[in-house]
Amino acid sequence: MPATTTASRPAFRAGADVFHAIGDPTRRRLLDTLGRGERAVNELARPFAMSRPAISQHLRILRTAGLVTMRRAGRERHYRLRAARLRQVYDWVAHYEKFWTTGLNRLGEYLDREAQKDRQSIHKLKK
Amino acid sequence: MPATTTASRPAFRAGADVFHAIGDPTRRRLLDTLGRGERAVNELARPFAMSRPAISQHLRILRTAGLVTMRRAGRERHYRLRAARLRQVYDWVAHYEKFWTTGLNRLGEYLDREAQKDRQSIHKLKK
DNA sequence: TTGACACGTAAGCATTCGCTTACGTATTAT
DNA sequence: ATAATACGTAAGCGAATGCTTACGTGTCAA
Repeated sequence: MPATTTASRPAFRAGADVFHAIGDPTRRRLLDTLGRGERAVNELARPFAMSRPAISQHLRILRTAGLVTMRRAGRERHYRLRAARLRQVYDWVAHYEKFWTTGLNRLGEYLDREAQKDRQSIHKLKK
Repeated sequence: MPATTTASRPAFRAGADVFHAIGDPTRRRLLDTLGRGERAVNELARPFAMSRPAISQHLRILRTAGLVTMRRAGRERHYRLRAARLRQVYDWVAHYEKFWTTGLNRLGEYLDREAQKDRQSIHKLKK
């Protein structure tokens, strides 16, 4: 048995997951704002109906996800978008683009039935 | 005090949020599989190292998010992707595409400073 | 130096999440 | 009819989430 590691369980560790980070609407708004340029924390927090520490915590999640970087400027901390990290999201969802651009919902039904026929003929040979 | 309504709080209600739904890696894998055609629940659950009810629960979340539809076929339930619901994700993230396609990270810095100068000149007029 | 800012972090708390096991229901096979 | 299959759902549980208030640190202003 290993001594220190594998204590009980890592459980989940949603550390640097970009998909998880953008799952929260507040964090998406923050990214949207940062898309228009660098911002200090107070500027970011102002439009929100929640405390400033709450925003700081959201910013930390965005930082650990690599979606923003921070730069100290006097007593302010300026956050900047690091949009390249969003590319994995773009790449993932772009796979599905064809489904709605080519009106594939109907065609998809046809493909579905074909695939199902194949699987049926493998499983058994009904009737 | 109102009697039945506004009991304590709606709290959050992450009901039909597509961004939240795709935040979980299991659900993303499910969508990926469904992208290749309609599937019954057991087929979907097989590759996963978790119980079948767990998959059912994920499928319910995908259903309430409108990302999949269900069709009864005998004693099976066939799930089908509804990719159009992913369009909002695509649209959102596509806004950021320019940041990495045009190598805008450096240009962004320039824009950031301009924006900040503007805001400074509004706030006060430093020094 | 003393105080006012601009933040981050810690602690606490209610809620949500993701999973398990147990069970109920509808359909197919024997 | 009886059993097996294919599911959904409920209950329970530990962990994670999102927020709050309280507090600590570094920077600027008076």
